Amino acid sequence: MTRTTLAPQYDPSAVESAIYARWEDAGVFTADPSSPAEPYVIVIPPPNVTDILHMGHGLNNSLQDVFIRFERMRGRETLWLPGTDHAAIATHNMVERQLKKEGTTRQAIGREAFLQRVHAYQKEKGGIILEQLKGLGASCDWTRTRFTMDADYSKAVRHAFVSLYQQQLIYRGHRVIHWCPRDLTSLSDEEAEFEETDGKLYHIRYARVDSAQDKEGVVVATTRPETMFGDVAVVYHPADERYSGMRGQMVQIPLSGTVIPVETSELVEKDFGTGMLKVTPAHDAKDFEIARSLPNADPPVIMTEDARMADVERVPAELRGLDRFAARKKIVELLEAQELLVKVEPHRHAIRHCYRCGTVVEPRLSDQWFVKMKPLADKALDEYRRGRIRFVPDRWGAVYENWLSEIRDWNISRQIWFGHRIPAWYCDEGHITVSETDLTTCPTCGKPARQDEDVLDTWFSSGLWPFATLGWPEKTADLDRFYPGHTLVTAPDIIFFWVARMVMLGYHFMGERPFETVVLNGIVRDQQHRKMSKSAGNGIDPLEVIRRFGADALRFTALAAAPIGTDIVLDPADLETSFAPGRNFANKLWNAGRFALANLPDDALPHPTDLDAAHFELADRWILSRSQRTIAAATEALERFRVSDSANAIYQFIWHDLADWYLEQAKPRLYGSSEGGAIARAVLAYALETSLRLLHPFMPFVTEELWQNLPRRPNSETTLLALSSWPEADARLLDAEAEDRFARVQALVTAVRTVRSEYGVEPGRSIRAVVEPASTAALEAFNAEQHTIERLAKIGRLSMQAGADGIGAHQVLPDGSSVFVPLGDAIDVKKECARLGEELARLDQQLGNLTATLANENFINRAPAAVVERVRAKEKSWREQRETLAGKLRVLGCT
RNA sequence: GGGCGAAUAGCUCAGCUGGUCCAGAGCGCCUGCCUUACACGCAGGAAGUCGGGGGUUCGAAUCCCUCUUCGCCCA
Repeated sequence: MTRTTLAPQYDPSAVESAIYARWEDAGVFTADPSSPAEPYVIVIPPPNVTDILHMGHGLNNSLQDVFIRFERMRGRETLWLPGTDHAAIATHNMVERQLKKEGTTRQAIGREAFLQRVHAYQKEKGGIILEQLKGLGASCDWTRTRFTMDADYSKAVRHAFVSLYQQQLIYRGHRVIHWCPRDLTSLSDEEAEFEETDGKLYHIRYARVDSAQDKEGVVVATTRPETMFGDVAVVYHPADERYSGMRGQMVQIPLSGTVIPVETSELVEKDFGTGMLKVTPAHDAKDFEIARSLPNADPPVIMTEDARMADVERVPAELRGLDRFAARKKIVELLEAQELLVKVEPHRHAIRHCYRCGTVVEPRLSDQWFVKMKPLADKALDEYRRGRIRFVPDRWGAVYENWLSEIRDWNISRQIWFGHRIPAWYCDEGHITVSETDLTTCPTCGKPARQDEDVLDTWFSSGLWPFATLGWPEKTADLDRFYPGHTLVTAPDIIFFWVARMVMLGYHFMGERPFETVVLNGIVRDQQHRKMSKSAGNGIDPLEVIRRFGADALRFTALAAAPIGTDIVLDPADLETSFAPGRNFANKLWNAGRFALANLPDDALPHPTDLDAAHFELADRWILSRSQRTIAAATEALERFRVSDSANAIYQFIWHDLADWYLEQAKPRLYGSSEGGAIARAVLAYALETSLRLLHPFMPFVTEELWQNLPRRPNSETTLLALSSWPEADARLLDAEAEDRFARVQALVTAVRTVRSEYGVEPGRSIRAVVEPASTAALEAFNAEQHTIERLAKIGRLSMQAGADGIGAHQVLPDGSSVFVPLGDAIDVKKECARLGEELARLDQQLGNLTATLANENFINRAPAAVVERVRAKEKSWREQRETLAGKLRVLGCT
């Protein structure tokens, strides 16, 4: 016995990095496209390149690693492709902030210098998160790490753009888009998030010009008075009788005096405000729609890019340069002074905000590039409805379906400098050329061409992630072998940002789905159920958790606590308690393993199916059977993506079956050279080895460390657990009878322990117990395990006889067997009577229910026969229990 | 305004196609133990009108309706 050098307490920090290095050195994570094995592919949701690991990543990547390690052990050729995203706007903002601190701006230093700064910033901060993922144990194929700004990837992005343009699925459009006045860029619909806001509805009088005596004019209601200088008309619904006949009259915009016509439009909501709507086509998407049917020229933009009132003729001089909100205030004052403000009502409405910086979005008319979504979305919808894309939990499919059904064209140009520059060139003649290669002259007219200044939405490039990472559009071996992928694990909040777009672009460019199952993980929250975030100060640093408790502790805690789709709650103020489940379990396994290894020989041990079953003890048969049940349950749960169920089944087996019962049962045989030692060692080795295999995807480090110390079998497949095989349930080792009998043994031991505890019998003191088995099966079980029972319950002598009675403590087991522990003076007869009486009453009540059920003809006739049979059997056993109990009460003289 | 989800032990959650569920786990709590694998432990224990009401059914924590509270998404 040489392996006693393992420390009594598992110290993850001492082993984790060395083990990870061994996996890497052995190429465990590297996928081989020439392998004959069936591939299994996950692409990582690429974190922002400058991000650092938080608990959300911790949970998300732990899940991916479980699936990957599980399938790797099952023999699939696994590829977990890692990488990062350039997160254009976020990175752009970070660098702009740096520049501001230095007292300069990107405009001042120019595009070239700015991009150099971006690259320097990314070089400094970039990729840290991938290193951190290694600390988590992530078995990504690091030889295939991708970044969305890599040269190859950028070529793929350009190719995608050009193809879509040629297929007329990308076009340039002049329309109102969401504009962030802080980030100075346009945003997609998804990036402009609605937020309920308390605002006001201003009723403003527009005077009529053709009748100076008409003091009334028309009253329009608006939430945004500051846009009125951009009005091109006021409109009412043609069926609105309040205004009938007013069409064609002219009114004056207050304060500026600009004259505009009264028009009608079907798009006006009669019931909103006064029913008279001011139309500002350049600053409101709906107004833009309305204005399309009006005979107007170019709608005026009356704000600067940073949302100040513009220096244009339409805006009164005193307001020019004012921020839109300051302008609103000032305008309201001026209107009041001129008695043009009829009334102000409180008004709650949803306003769009920039998802990056929270600034209120300013709708703005401009030229942008759009993706025509309908054809792409129809395909993605269709395939989903045909069951080719599956969500877990499936209710998230509704979100996907809903978004795709109501899709609008996607604005993909961003007015920032960092990102994939739009491959479109313009010349003075107005020609537009979209090209995969850079141009200097216009191919149409030969005049100088200049490239579009804008870059593409980052989600456009990440939508290509499942195939652009594999070399697309080149026909690479990887692409051929590893597309389509299989599982995607991500958070539900990016189902349409990312998931749906990958599906659309995957089908479009590859003709095949990018993955078959989308697993949605929950959100990590604190105890007040707030989403964890650095800015809220309630985050948990996974690296600190790993440093203090180990990666396995973090992983197991998160995996066992979070069924797929359920949020996980952790207390950032008490990491010790939060991660206790994982840490304690790692230590438990470590010690069970340590004990086992100290008692196992160095040489190979036979597999249980090669042993002579005649020499098995009940406990051997039991733990072998329990192993098979656990293998089946853990496997099935993982196949159904029920990760926490799988984790908990394995936990139950290792802690409560193997450690609590089997190890304790087997100790005498393991110590020294007693007779059954060889059997017990072989069984123990098998159970431990099975445990390590099952637990490895969840706790890769501690299992691998123990595996390294296991005795080798002659046919041992590999020295690394990470490369060994997932166990398969072996029906030959299933043994329902052994499970039934061992359960009786457990019940008996527990009953005696309860008596000991209740009567305060000193732990060391040996007592006597008399048991009366209720059946032959019980008798055989107790006989077979007599020594086990005596040892585990600390019984000096267990006698088995009928009619054991007298003054003592009594217990009745679920199978009707009874236990009598003579404790002489220690026994409080009254207390015993009370306890047994309570139990009798409870049984009587339950028996009553069962009897009533069985007396019900409808039940007998309509319930399945098996159910009726079960209830009958249960009734019988309860009745037996009841009789035993009643007898005990008589013996004790209770009345 | 529309949709989705949640409400089960002090806390966090399981409980999948209604019947071995006389409702489970982890943490916390109480009692006793440093029993030579583990005090990050062992043994024992207390603790739930399964949010309220109604319905379907032989039978409901589980299905339906409704109400209340909370969360998320979409417009």
